Amino acid sequence: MQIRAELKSARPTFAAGDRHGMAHKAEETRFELQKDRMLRAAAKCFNEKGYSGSSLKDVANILGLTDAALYYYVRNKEELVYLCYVRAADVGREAMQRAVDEGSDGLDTVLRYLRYHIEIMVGDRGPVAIMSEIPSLKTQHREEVLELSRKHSAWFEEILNEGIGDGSIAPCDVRMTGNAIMGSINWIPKWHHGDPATGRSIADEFPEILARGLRSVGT
Amino acid sequence: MQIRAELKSARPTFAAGDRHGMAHKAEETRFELQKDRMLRAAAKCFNEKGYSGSSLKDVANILGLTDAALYYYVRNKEELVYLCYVRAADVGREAMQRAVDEGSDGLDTVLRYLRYHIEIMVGDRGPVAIMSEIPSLKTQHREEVLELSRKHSAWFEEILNEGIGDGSIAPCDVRMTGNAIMGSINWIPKWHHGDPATGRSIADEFPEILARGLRSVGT
DNA sequence: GCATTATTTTAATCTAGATTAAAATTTTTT
DNA sequence: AAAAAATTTTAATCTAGATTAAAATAATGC
Repeated sequence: MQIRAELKSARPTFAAGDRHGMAHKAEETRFELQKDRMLRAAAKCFNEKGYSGSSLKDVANILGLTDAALYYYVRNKEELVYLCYVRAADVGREAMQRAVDEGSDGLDTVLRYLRYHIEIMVGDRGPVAIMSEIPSLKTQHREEVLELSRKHSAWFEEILNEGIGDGSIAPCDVRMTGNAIMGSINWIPKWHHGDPATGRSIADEFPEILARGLRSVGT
Repeated sequence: MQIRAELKSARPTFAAGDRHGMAHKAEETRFELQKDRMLRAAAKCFNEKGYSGSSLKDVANILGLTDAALYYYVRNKEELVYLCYVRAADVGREAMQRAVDEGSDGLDTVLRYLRYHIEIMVGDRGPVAIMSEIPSLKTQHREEVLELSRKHSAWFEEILNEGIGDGSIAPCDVRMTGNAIMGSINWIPKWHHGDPATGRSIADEFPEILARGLRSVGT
């Protein structure tokens, strides 16, 4: 691994991940697969045992690895958290995109988004990390994650506005409403662990519960 | 401080707090006041910078103290977190009690509870800690906090049921609905920091937003 | 099967931050 | 204002857990 030597002066350590151009998400190399497994294991740990309560050893154990092995995939723990959060944001964006593509009107899009997002969170792709430790990220990572988070909220508010426009959603303070709904979603991993049955019922019921208050009279 | 010597064999350290019978919350001794200031400072730190991102020094700095001084009030960091969470639970229970005392029917009680709880969270009594790190607590503390948390949820669900009974709230899955609403509430400190103006508008608007979906038709 | 590269482990170090003991200061009591 | 108690600080330790370097193993291409 020459690159390591090359960049030594610039940075003391070097995670192999930098080599693998993660351009095409499709071509799932062994490396990418393992890395994704790691991110899910980390998310599980962080959600269940808290950030500070989870050592790299805990995460590695889930994977049947040694803590040191994780350093092949990430530079340090901070980066692990960062990647978990980026993944969480990705998953949310994906759900939102699909909802927008398929939704017939504002309300329908909201309902779909909620369902899709929850389905991912509680399903095979999960668990997804709760972004509780954004402030612990180093400046650049923090900014980046906050930006993703802001964009997500903004997009959701946009959809709410569209719904108000097309008459499917009753007029409301979209900022506040968005915060309320996102809070509910983000909190799910706090009280739901594993158990696919409950998971399914959450995905079934939650969207309706959250959206009931949105519905404009006569819909 | 003889007690320290006396108990030395049993426990290495001893927090002064154990002396002060915290029986009567009314008689606010200097000690109790300082301790409460500390808990609010800690909650602020934990909410803003995350648990692992907050050192005892950070908390102490807010109070104009040295990190070591905190050990006069708590045995260790874990206990500090524990107390923050107990305080958060207390605040919630208080809001709920007041709402129950004053509410005219189920829906009204819910609306009042939400308002009171939020008012405390964003007001002078705040900030209130988000219970993100329950899993990091030692077994006994964790069980205790979880118990408080469960009781709170159960109580809220009870109120929802009453509302369904008296016709003010439309029939719904109370467990799920409770989780949804609690999630929104618990998440507030994540996006709201300081700024009293915004705080007030949250307390004004949030209850209505959250409860809109509950209202039974014709109310 | 050999050479090369990818992945993991072993075995140390390293470090921030928690914790402690004792001394110093402040507050309260009498 | 002295004595006692309460509170805080100073100055060390102490430690879990992150991090690293080098060696060992596994996978892959030829």
